[in-house]
Amino acid sequence: MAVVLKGNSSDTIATRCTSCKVRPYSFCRCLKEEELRHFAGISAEKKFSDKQNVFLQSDEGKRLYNITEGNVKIFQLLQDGRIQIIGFLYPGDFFGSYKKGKYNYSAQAIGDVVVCEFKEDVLNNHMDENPALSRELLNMTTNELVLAQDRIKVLGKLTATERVANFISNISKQRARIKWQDNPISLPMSRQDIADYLGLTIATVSREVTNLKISSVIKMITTNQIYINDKTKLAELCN
Amino acid sequence: MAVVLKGNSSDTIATRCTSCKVRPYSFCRCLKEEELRHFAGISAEKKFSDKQNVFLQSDEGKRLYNITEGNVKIFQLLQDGRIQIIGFLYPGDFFGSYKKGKYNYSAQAIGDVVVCEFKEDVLNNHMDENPALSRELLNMTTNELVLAQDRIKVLGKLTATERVANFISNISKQRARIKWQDNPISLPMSRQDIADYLGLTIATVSREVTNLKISSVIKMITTNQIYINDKTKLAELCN
DNA sequence: TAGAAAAATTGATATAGAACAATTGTTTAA
DNA sequence: TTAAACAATTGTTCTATATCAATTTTTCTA
Repeated sequence: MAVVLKGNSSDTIATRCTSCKVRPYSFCRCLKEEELRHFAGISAEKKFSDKQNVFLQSDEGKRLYNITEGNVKIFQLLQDGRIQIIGFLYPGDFFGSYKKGKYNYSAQAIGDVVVCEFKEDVLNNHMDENPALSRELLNMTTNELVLAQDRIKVLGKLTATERVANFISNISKQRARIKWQDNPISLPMSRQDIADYLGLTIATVSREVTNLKISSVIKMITTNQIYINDKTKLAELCN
Repeated sequence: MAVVLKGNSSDTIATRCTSCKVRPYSFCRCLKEEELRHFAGISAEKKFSDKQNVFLQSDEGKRLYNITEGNVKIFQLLQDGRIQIIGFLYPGDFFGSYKKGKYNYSAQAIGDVVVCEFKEDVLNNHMDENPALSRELLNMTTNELVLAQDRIKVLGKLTATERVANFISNISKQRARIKWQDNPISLPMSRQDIADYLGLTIATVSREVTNLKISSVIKMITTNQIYINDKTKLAELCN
């Protein structure tokens, strides 16, 4: 399955973290240079390819991950096979579990993914020595909570049109936040994934995208590449 | 509006925190006795009555709250008046905002409520001096995030029957967690609130409750008091 | 580069839950 | 204690989105 790329030789480690492109958006941005060197020693780089599971909800949850490259979906499965995608995660995002050895979701790679893996107890010890780390994790978790609460509103009250408009708008904003191109945007996930994320069916998502095309709010470059013609109109559709 | 009950006389403060009934379930449980005395000095007790707003989403968000008595609903309002209740909060729960002076929701008292109010910057300073505090807040925020993610699943994938069953089951579990009677349970919120929480209408909630009565899973003591006849059946209906 | 497989779109129909409305039950206040 | 106001239930109809199904488009693979 996943491949550990680098061992603990301190040279490689120092290089890996020092040159890390997502550090400005990751929780490790709170670390000073010398702390970073030590910190790097407690993490391992791992790669996953499309549809590989990083972990399952049923796994013993003892590990934490930070995405350095690619996209990950986190989801919950119901007994009867229904799936709800909790979130799509992007470079710099942090996921896993830091409590009671239990994951609250499964995590799967969308396309090629590179992550930093941490052991829960080691990271916890590190927090004791470095209070800035728990402060930073508190900040990031608070941000995640805000996003989750906004999603509660989307799933509880918005129409299909509003959900899809919101989705496209948010992806664009997310890209801007990590200083990536925010228009056109490419969607790494399938229509099925979008449906499972928005609490809709694949057919409804497809129809709504078609409607946005017809009303010239967006233009499709490829099936997975969207150019936003009219940001104002899109914002109005969001709710 | 809200009434500040007690000033900063150190005697009263020491009494208030030392005798606080919700401390075992609140973030302040991480504080030692002498820290608690100092900590009490930076908080103020406030009371709210039914339907009073603790704050609005549009307010400048500079305050944090811990519930010592009663229940609070937090919610988002859409432009056109649609409302989504993000959560119902109970004694020991923490809410407000600890970032960038912005609330992500409005908060309103359900019945009589007593809270501890903190100023954001003061609490932040306290975290610098007391790392255990940010660890504890990280723990609590992580718990909230887990609850929010479960709600995403409920709103994204569950049927009306499943949502209502879940709701009743979770309230009962919540009561057990803070060592309160978990059967029968009394619902402090209206049917309209439940509907706005579950992404349903008042009529649908009412019909589902009736169905649970008919199938003898529950029994109504009063409109707001539910006795769970069959926990197993209820659990099965949850999904 | 063709043909197979998979994914996305589009069409037709069904249905869970909304919307609207009437009735009943429960507080509140005089 | 009564009636007025409000909240909850129940009934009827309607609609947004699901479901089922057929194309069409895109992506793989040999």
